[in-house]
Amino acid sequence: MVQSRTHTCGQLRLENVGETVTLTGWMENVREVGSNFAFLVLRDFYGTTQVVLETEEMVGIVKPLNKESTISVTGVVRERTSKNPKLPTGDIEIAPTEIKLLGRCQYNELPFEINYSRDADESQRLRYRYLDLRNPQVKGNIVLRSKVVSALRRAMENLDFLEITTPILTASSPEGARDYLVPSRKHPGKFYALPQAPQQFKQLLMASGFDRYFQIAPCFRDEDARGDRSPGEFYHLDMEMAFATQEDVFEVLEQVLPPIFSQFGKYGEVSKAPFTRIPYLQAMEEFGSDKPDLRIDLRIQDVTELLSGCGFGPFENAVVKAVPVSECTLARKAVDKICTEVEVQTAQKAYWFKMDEKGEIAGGIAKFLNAEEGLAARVTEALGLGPNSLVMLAAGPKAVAQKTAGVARKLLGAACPNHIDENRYELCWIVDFPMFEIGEESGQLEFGHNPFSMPHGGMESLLKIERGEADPLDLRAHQYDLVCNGFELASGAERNYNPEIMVKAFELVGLTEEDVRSKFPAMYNAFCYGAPPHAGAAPGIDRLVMLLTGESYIREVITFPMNQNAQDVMMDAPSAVRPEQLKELGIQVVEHCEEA
RNA sequence: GGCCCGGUAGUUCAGCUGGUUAGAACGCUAGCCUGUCACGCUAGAGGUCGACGGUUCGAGCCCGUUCCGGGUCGCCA
Repeated sequence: MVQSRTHTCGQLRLENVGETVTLTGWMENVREVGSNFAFLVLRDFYGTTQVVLETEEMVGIVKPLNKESTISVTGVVRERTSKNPKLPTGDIEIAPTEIKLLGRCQYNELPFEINYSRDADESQRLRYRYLDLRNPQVKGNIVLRSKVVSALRRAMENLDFLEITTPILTASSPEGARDYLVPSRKHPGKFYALPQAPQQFKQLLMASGFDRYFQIAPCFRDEDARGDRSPGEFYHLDMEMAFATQEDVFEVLEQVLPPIFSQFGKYGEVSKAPFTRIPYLQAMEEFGSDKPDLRIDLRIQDVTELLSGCGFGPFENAVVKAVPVSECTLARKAVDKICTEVEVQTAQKAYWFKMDEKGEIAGGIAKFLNAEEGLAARVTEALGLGPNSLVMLAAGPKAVAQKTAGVARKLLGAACPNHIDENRYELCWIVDFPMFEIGEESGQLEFGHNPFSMPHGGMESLLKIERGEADPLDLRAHQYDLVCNGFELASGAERNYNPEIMVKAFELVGLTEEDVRSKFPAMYNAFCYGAPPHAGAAPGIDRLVMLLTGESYIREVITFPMNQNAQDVMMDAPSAVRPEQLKELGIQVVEHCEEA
């Protein structure tokens, strides 16, 4: 029978001296400092405690054991003769009378060293995630995540939101990301889909009369990963409010989120409510991005008129955008590196010139500016350049030039400490996203974000477009994103709850009432029975925790993450299944599917 | 699917213009060490240089193919 622990490894202090205690944990390290004299570091969830091994018997028990074995130690708490002020338990140690092996670690060499696991190869970390999570830092992120989720729940409940779970096995949705499909045994040849988000269910809850809904909701999308986007599955703080507008949603999140940032965030300062609202078009114009990092004080300026005729080839017949950087100390090499990185990220070239300490335009494309009498002076004035400033430029069709300049702005901000106030959370709402856009592949009019947003002006705006009195591309929707430090943290909208407006919107993109009925049958039907105007949003939990911890990769805040290829290398998923399983489902696996 | 970077000891990495027996640190093993705490000292073991093919007198290094990992674009209503 194993003696259960009386204390944890993070608990004992000087006032416990003299007590007989039992601790349990992992053998983190053994330091032999003499013959039959050694120190053992015992670690559990709560901390570490030093055990001093002073007898041949005790050293003899511990020495054959591999590190990371679990043991129980019973002994007397003693004041250390040499204390360690760096450790919470550094004033005491345990002089053991009994040490028992609980769980043997069979390997004397681990895939990586626990306390340096963050430096190890990521595949190894993921394969041995249970070892990686023994690292206090790695574990700490998961602990923080748990606390954040708990605090979000409390905050939402305090505002009278009800947490309601919605189905995981549901119907495939025709729009949006690729679905994960689940075959049905009782209906061979038919499939459930895992929800990309509880979007339709939460709107159905609104139509059902629930007033304020939220859910810590798993979402599943079969799309490729990024540093800030986990493949497969992720979590939303999904919320929706009946008889509510965009401003009502903003008010709730402006109340819920700032305390989370100030309580759990790595940085001390966070934007106060109300957060800045920036219309989409303005964001693209000034920041070249719909998720601008407002900690960076650089603004994009249009220099098309000044430079499109300067003789520099790429600027001809193009929109030209400039990012001026004052007091810029970047070396030539660093500037080149940014240009290269811009090209990697946008597949577009970035150009540059600088004003040197004497006020002369030099470097990069300077010779084109200096070739024409007075041009350099006009540029200097327009951009407000002073000595030692750098200007990066991008050219192309308007949207391309904006986006390229936006990436340059972001990289310049990261490279110039005097242009970014890093230790803070800058939150803003990007509002008035376009209702429609021209699809890049189809060349046809398509929904910009999603088909569920209410267009500005409702039915009247849609009719104007139908009559040819307005350009569909100019129509804005009550569609918004919450952006924090350059990350899209949430997305939401005032929903289109009126079936007639819904049908009209679909008609404008070439679909019919029948299409609406068949694509979104439940929602369409429900809205025909009297629906409340409603609005909501869905902050991403993983991204939120990523921002709070300051991690650069989303996998650091997910307990058991998949790799970039959407594989769980620890569980070996996805994996082949038994033939009987397939047979029962009426599924045959074809060796290789080649597209014709 | 495109592009970029990487793959060398258990781990993290170095490896020159292609030239002797492929190195370091940490870890591991053994010995020494009675106050360590990233303990220290001495010695030792440990390698299919991702795989296959090619060029060459000679390949970790050059070329081709391929596998794996990461980043990025496409994609993510």
